[in-house]
Amino acid sequence: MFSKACEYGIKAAIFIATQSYEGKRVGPKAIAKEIDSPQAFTAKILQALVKEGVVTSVKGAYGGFEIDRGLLSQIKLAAVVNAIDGDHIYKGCGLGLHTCDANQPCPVHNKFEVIRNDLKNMLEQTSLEELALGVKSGAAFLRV
Amino acid sequence: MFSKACEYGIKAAIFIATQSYEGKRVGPKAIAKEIDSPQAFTAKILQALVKEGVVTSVKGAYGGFEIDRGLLSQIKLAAVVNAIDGDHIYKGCGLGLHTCDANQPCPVHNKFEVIRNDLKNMLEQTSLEELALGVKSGAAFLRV
DNA sequence: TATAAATAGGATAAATTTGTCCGAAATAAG
DNA sequence: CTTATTTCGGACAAATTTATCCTATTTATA
Repeated sequence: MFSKACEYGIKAAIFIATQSYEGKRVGPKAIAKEIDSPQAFTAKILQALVKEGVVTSVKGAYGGFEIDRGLLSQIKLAAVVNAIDGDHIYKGCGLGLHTCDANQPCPVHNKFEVIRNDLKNMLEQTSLEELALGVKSGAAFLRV
Repeated sequence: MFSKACEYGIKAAIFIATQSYEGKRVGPKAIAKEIDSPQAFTAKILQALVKEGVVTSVKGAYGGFEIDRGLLSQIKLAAVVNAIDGDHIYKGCGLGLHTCDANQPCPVHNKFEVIRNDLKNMLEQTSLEELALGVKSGAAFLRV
């Protein structure tokens, strides 16, 4: 479904969100430990999230990654996915056809459209805040 | 969503189905041309589909790939996807956690479950026959 | 039986994704 | 200003996926 990089990115964003709630910045080391991911690779993914404006970075001593607490409810899963995997998961043809629409559909176009739209809506409606609260409350986990 | 191999496999299976309707066998060359895929790679994927029993192959002169016409309505998309990508698309955790269930869910478990189940149902309910008819009627296309 | 046509399958190569390493740049604190 | 800490970014390496090529095996027909 998502690339490995995107899975790490989502989990990292959620963890950063939980920490930003408490006004704490976190670095790649703490993040990688918390989400059980390779540290250097995670750092690269964080760079992408910063470049796309999903998270903020502060360089230098006492620096780290954070998300403006006021934005936590506005930043949706779709922004994270988009920053890393792009939008082809919930746009684009399920069978990889270059053009696939109502006029010239692939054989599964109509059947996929429903699912893709549900996925799109879910990603666009789910905020980092909501997911972070699930983790903070102990109802959900970022690692097994 | 699906791997490239799986996309080719689905399209190949649909094309074979359209031809099996007319009692015709087809080879990798004709298939690759019809679905716009690399021929040798497609041949490898066909081997996998044969091994999993989704399509039948006949070796030697006048051989090729075919699907028993009586089975066209019973063979579902899920069988094709399973043969190539396995079932992790509609099972398995959206964030890649090894264990992710109602007891120990990842942060998006509940939201994904809905979509994953819809995908699962769609794949298990859609037959090759149905898709082949769409292509034969000119309502759907295997290549742009 | 010989031949041509076709799938099966192994070896290999190219491309992409995943992952590592290290030096450069930035910054807070002493 | 110096130092320690931390992100940034490029180069590189490993693993996986995608793709190609060639030979062996099978089989219908002449």
